Amino acid sequence: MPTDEQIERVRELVRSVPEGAVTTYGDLAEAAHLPSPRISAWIMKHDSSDLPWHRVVRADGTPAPHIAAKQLELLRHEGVPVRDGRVDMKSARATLTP
DNA sequence: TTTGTGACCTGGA
DNA sequence: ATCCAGGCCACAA
Repeated sequence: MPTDEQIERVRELVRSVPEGAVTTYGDLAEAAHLPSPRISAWIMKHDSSDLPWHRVVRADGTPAPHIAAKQLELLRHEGVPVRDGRVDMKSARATLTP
């Protein structure tokens, strides 16, 4: 289990992603000093209901399949460049500032 | 204890 | 562009 600090750190980072931008599980893991992107995913799954969870996508810009539909709609709604079911990471990827 | 399964990522073919 | 293998780590059975 990730430590409470790690969890809070990731939650803070997600909160810091501005509207119209996105981040990735890998970026979160790096910024929060987690040992693996899977931990970011674990945290998002269990403790993200009160966060802008839709701003977290995979490294290739595709959202996790089970939430893809809703997520893409939310992202489009806030002006994120979505083309053919994937986010244009080159322009939408947020810079995570510790 | 071991094994399989995931909101994952990278590098090589 | 796509596919696969290997690494990763927490958890449930």
